[in-house]
Amino acid sequence: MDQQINITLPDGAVRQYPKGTSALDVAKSISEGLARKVLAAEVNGQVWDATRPIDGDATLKLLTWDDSGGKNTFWHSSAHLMAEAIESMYPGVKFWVGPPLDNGFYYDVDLGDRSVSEDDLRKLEVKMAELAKQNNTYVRKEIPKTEAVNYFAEKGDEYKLDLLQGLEDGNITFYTQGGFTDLCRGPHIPSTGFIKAVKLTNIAGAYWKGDERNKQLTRFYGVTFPSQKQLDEYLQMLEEAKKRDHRKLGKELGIFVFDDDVGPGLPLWMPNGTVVIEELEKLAKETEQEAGYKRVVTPHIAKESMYLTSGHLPYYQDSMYPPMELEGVKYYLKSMNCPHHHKIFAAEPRSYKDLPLRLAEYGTCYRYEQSGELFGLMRVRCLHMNDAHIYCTKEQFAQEFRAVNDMYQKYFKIFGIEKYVMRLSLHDPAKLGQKYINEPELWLETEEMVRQVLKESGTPYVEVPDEGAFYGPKIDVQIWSAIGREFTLATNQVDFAQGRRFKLEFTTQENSAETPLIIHRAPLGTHERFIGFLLEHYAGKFPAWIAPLQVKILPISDKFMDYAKSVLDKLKKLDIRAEIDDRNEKIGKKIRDTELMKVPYMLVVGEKEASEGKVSIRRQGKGDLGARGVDEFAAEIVAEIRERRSE
RNA sequence: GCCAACUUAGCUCAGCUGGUAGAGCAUUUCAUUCGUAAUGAAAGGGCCGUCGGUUCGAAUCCGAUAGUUGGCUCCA
Repeated sequence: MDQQINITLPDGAVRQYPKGTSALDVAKSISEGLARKVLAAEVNGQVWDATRPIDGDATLKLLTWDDSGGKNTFWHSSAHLMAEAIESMYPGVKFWVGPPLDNGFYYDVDLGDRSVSEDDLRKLEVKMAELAKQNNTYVRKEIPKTEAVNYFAEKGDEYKLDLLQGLEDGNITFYTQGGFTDLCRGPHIPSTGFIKAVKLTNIAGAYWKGDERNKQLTRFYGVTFPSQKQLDEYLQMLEEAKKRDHRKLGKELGIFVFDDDVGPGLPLWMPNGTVVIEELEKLAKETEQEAGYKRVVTPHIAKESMYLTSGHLPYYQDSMYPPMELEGVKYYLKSMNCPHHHKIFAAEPRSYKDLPLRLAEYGTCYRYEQSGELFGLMRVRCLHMNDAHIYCTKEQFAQEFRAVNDMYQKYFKIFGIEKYVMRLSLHDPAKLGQKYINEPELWLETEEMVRQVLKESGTPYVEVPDEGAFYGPKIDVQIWSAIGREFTLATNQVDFAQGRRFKLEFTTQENSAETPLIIHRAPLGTHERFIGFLLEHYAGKFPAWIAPLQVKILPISDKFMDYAKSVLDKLKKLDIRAEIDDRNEKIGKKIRDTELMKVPYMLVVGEKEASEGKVSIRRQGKGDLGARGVDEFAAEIVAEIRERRSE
């Protein structure tokens, strides 16, 4: 007689099924429609094949496209399908790994001497569609390690053999669909027929195991969907994202340009971009003034000896512009401001009464990033950092670090930044003395201090090992560009190493000498990255306070030019950035062009306005708001700007 | 730096398998003086990224180089 098992569903209902029933069977028992959508299942909290027999009592959640587990399974299975197509097109190809991503999947393969073109991707798409249509089932098989080793030894796939080395005998599984078998822990969707739409997005080189000393494999990127409609929507969404790409907007709005003769990664800031820069600096200076910072200014270059003292040179020489040598002395362009600030700390005897000492500067730095790493404004070779260094005692540290954290929150609120992740970057004990200063206790101690501040302030964060700076742990604010690439927007770092290297000291209350702790912080990151981010964040529609042009006055015809000028004069006296559109164009054209330039306010002036001393207000993206007195409008926009309102 | 792709007027792009360049927008001029997302007409503007090769002939084919882009590595 069949043994019965109890299956607990998410709503708490417990149903009985014969032992060996599968999630798919359960779905079928509920409804056929549901069964058609089930991609995988969560069995006792683990994601499983929907077709895998369940042998004991279990909690069960059916996973569909709407669950991340279902999506991941779908894309992982798609990677196998792509591998099958690749193998049929390139016999003898060797495979590394093919995981799902946030938006799709990839597979790393060794094609030998062969290369791939875009055309080949189209052919692969066709092949995949054909294989998907065969609706082959994904068959799971548990096998002993020796058998697995034999299989791939015979196939001559050294990458899979390398993977097998790290696995224990007894839990090795193979998955086969159609003519393709892969070493894989699964799970997979029931069959290839679920994959209805395929798009291979690009080809890239990727170093084996992510190490540039290793051989470069070919990475195929793709994305698939359970329906053509979803693929179309996805592609549509990508097109939309491209519209808010900061590189496109930066050009359209006259924010910045690159020039071949100036050099890669060296942006030229146009007048409009410079306004944004200056507004950001104004905000930073006000905020820092209020928080007790003192401003300093330091040169863009320094002698080699300083970077030897700081310890930066051996770590970062490759990413600094090469030195210029004058009278036998080498000078480097600075790639960070810290050492200069440390020298200011060291310039005068310091007492505990002087601490915390907070030195701030919008510092210009140069970093020779590898050519392939450059990316619009997000990764450049000349950058302006919202930098400051806080020198404090151990006792003051937590409070200072918290204050910096508060400053971040203040800025996030002003800019309406909600989609970000705080990342606490820690050291890796195995790399002490190489990547990290060899101070094991100080590492643990400061990491704990930072963790406490984050916990107390209730800031959500993730901890990541082996991401710290060489001189201490740090908190990074991670954001994503329009096209989905991840960047550090801002950083807040602890430094317990450089103080000692620079022999920085202060006199304590007990009249002894002590080395201060240092906090490096850049809440607004660099102008380059921050403005790149803001362009995408606002889709080019800057709030009035930071918009390059705040008001455009649009006369109906040049008969009203004198009145337009009188309005302009009034606004200019109030430091409002305003211009007149004095072109001989119809009002509709003027409005269209001004809307496209994303100027927050348009003032239409004609006969009616001139005679009544009014302006007709049009808000960007919101249409006509009606006529108001000039002074009334001016007072309102001045308040909006002063409060840095985002609407 | 590595893998792959791209580079035609200020911008966005067209130019089939080689026969020495085209559109729209922008610009300038003229007409029009207009009421909430494109007034009309005319004109100017490009040694097709750069250098070299193949060819009677190259924007088009080949090579090199620069820049950009998608990834990898990296990111103080």
